[in-house]
Amino acid sequence: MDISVDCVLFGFDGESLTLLLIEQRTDQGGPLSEEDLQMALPGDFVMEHEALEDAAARVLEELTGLDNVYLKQFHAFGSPDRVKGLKDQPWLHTFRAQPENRVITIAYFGLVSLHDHVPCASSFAGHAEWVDVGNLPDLAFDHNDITDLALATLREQLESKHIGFEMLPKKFTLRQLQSLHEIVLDKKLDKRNFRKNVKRMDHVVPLNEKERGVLHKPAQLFRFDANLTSES
Amino acid sequence: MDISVDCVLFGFDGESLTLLLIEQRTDQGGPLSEEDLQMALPGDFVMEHEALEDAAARVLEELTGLDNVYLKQFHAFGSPDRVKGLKDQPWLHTFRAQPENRVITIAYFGLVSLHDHVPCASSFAGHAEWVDVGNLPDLAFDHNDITDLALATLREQLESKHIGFEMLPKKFTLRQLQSLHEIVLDKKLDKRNFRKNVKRMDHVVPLNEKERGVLHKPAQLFRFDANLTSES
DNA sequence: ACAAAAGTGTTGGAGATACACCCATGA
DNA sequence: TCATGGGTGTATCTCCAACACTTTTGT
Repeated sequence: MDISVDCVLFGFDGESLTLLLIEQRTDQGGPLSEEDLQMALPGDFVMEHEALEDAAARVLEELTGLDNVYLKQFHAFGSPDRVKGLKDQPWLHTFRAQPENRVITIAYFGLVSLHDHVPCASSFAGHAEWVDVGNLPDLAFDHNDITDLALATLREQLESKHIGFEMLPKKFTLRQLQSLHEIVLDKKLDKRNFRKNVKRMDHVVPLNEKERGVLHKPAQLFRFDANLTSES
Repeated sequence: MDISVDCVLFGFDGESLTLLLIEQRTDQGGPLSEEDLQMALPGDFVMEHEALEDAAARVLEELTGLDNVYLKQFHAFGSPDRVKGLKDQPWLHTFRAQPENRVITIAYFGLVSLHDHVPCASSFAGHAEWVDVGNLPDLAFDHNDITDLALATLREQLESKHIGFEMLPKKFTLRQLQSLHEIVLDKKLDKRNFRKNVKRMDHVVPLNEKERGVLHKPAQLFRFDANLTSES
């Protein structure tokens, strides 16, 4: 039995919620056909003396160059036949020493901001891609199940665990925060009520600074302070 | 690397919240000393072609004889040194073919009612025991971390996921439901407000039946219907 | 009759919802 | 001056918290 980690890395750019997928090529440099190309979540085997969360962080670092990504374990997927699907055999037999082995994977979701810098977008020359979560293709193995649960978990934890800020720039506007919530929760929110609620949260602190270079009234900037989470 | 499942089985009898621990004996039938005795969570290696949840169910069935226990995966524990502790070496070297192996464990929590029948309380002649969660001893490996997270998860999900009913008899009174909540959440609740809330829940349905054989006014009985969870 | 838990309503405050207009900036 | 999003307050309603007495049964 092999152990891997898989990462569902969510990114937000102000417009849409995307996640990072990598291409599984089995063409081996030969002619590229549709069928050779399958998308999958970034993942890798856990190394012998490596903690699970270190493995997840390593996978992301190798792929995006980022090393301070918010990462959270959310489920282990271990169906005995999760790597037995027909569609996955070519890739397994190309890249795995023991393609028949059962693989149990520990899944993490990660959150990054795509506002300023677009991290990676592909460190391996076009092999990685940000895909809108509303428009995901069929993925390798059980990766569609994994992304479904990741999304459900993200939705559940967005409000209760203050994790939304991980997908915003360090200085953000209330509009950005609100559209993030609207897109993740997939419903429209009332601007005034939303702002009323935010103002009651100690951990969203206003800066003496405004947006610049926008073609409308510049917005107040805020930052997130994790230390102020309901303390005196 | 080995893969196991561990189960944190919670039981409620109307009085206290307990969990099932097994004794790890290393005395091998010789004289029994304090140090030979350590408590641990029930767990076992996952078999080659066995689904994770099947493995968890098997562990519980072997230990309690119950086979319809509510079981939910909540976390994977995989620190590289979680089975390297000094205190755990005797047991590992007695019972494990490869005691040095790293073990990654997928943890489940389970819920049972101890009202009517007390399931097991020990199928292996005194090797299993229900222990009050407020009074847990030092456990083997990282099992204290596992029980801590299990308890935190139970608390979080008690109200949101309708899982409390798994720890009550099929027909229960509002008093039983309330004390369960009070004990799990560790706070006193107002009787009238609690009942008001319950009456708003479609999935708690009153029966045409009352408690019998109690030395006070008999209470209305209710049952839980999972199908009526906010539907028309 | 007594002990023991069941059962029941009201009030005040806090948070949620719904809703429309003026403001500051860059082009 | 215009287009664009920023920023603000009030009324209503629902939900939560606090609180005490009468009822039914078994002994």
